[in-house]
Amino acid sequence: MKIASYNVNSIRVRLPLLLDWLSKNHIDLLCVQETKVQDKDFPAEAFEQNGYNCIFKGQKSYNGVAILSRYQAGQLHFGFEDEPTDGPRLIRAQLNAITVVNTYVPQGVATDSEKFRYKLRWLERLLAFFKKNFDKKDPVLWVGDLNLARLPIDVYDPERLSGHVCYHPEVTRRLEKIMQWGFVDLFRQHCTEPRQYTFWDYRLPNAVKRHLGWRLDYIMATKSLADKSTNCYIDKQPRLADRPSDHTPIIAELKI
DNA sequence: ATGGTCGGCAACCGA
Repeated sequence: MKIASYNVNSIRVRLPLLLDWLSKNHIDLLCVQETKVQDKDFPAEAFEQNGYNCIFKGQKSYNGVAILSRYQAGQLHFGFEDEPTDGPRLIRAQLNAITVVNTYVPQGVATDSEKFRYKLRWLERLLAFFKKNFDKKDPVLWVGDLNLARLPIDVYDPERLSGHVCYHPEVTRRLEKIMQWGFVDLFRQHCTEPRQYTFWDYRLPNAVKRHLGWRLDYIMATKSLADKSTNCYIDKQPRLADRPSDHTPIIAELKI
């Protein structure tokens, strides 16, 4: 089973490229973020014609998450139970005997912004959500654009960028609490190399060539699932060709 | 050089 996560920055613009990439990489389950489309305009037919079931929750202009998979979905939940308005940032689905949680964590804008407080609260609510709904022995995949670099090797200049909203002690501390609850970072289980990024800011000239990147996209698994993981890697083609997204996909392979 | 460029959507906001 091949699982992937990709922040598409508009699923409608990325549609032809995405369909091509899905088939060439034999992806069974793709978690998508920043679809930037209302549900009534989601291009579900195009994916269905290629054998993928679509689960999605979006809104006008911003955010939006989707799960495209070769499996029939069981129970679905959108957003946190107590805050369904966060639907365009969190989808939980029962797929192939696994629970998949696809998240698009708030970016945070600036540390003095109310949106940064929202990001910190959001990560706290996510931990409460996992604790309330699952046992750490359950087969759970937590996938998505987490808008944070976990370790110093996950960002191009850890000294200078420490304190940035995506690499801030208050943020990484909250992530580690979620990890401690019961998640394994599948990429780091298979690869300890530095400079392995999934995001390059396209406002910086030649960011990919200059290795000015961040690892912001993750596939996390509870221990029982992580033990079945045979590989996890970042897509070879940075930014997927001529119409770039800031992000590139991350892929995990599981023996199930 | 706190810049730069995308995408949505129709003026700027978010990243």
